[in-house]
Amino acid sequence: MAHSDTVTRILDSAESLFAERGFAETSLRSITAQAEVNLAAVNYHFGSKKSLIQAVFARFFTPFYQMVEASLDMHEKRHPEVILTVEEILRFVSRSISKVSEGDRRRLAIFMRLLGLAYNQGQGHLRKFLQNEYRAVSGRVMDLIAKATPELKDEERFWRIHFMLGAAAFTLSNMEHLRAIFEHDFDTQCTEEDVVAMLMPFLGAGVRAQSGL
Amino acid sequence: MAHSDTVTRILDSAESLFAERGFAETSLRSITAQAEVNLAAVNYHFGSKKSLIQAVFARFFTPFYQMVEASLDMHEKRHPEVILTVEEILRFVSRSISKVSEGDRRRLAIFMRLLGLAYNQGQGHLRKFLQNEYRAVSGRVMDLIAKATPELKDEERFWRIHFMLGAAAFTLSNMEHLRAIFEHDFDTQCTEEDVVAMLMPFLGAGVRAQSGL
DNA sequence: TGTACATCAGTGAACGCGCGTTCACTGATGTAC
DNA sequence: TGTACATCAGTGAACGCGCGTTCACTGATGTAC
Repeated sequence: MAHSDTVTRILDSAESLFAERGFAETSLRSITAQAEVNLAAVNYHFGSKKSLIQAVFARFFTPFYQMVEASLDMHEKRHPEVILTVEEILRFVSRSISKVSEGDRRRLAIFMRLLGLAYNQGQGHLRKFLQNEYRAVSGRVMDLIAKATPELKDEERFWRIHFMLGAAAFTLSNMEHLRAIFEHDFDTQCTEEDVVAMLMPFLGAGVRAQSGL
Repeated sequence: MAHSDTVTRILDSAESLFAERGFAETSLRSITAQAEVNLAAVNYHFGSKKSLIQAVFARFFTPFYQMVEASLDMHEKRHPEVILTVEEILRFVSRSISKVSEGDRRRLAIFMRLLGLAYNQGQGHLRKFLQNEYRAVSGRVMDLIAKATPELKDEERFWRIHFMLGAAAFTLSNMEHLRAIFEHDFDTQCTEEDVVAMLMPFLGAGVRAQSGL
């Protein structure tokens, strides 16, 4: 698929509208209206709404995962045999998200909101798509976390990784709403970076907690 | 609204279908078909789909919050001045959920899945509904958590409470899916109670982590 | 250089479908006199 | 006790609407000879 201007405009609009309202609640008509392209262009370029959703994801995740791969490669080359802590691993991941968002504050929020939606809306095809496309990289991150937490049984580590994923996806995908509540309650500003900085030690401590079994 | 058999049947079907597929993806036709009642009965009894969603929530949350109130009252009467730990507070809440689900394993899963959906789907009206209806009880729980974590700044506690909420809502609302992955990966059974037992120390340790600011 | 054809991005209008909602209606039960 | 009326749960069929998708079409650009 050649990346015509129309394709990019559709992806941009779809990305922001999906993040704002969810998948089912966003119509192709609203996407094409915002993108100022013809309604039929979506099906012409992407084939279906489902494929458009996957294309929006691929545009985010492919460079993100490449960035994670690349920075892990570089680190391992420079410091072979060094075992990373969970916080360091999380920092690799979060720095890759930041880099891929290219400084665009909005894209970072969109990224996580989409991830949260993928799990919470009836989009089984998306979960499968993500799992298949990016199995290699997520497997590598899992292995690193396993090395960082040798004291955990595999079973308990599995769940704790998903607890982390949940806390992150929920927080970041509801970021705008939560920040609005926060600023109302405390009358103080609070950036996304602040929240991520607070999230890291929470996740790290949770993962290292004494076993609950 | 008199609780006729029809009303109960609609609520039962709506509850399980919403939890299974989400709100937007569940049509009134599928609800009334499963409930074996007339399509028009939903609008007759509830007025609109929106109000049906809120009624489904109210049926869950009202007894749940009453249960939390009652058990906190009882505990404070028996042990006044005792400061609860975060884990103890969480156990009060989770035991109330269990009691309200009346031993019905499915209802516990549905409960959390609905809560997750309320945050993640475009249901702003639901969040507001929940916040307004149940402000009293959630405020009381917040205060208890504040007493349990006097070392935290209010701002950081706010975020950590939402990290906990996120981890819990995400995990429990995707429980069925996550358990399927787990059983595939490890070839072992795993009950909801097991997962909740593992979640508690994760959340407790996260909340008590050293400050990230 | 000129002509014929192919390819391709994009268009405008319509399609059929499933949706939430409405409405005139039924039939059972309760109430007043 | 009998009759007239009111209330209420529930029904069947239709309404209009917005949806994703389709299709015949246009007009620009590239390619072959």
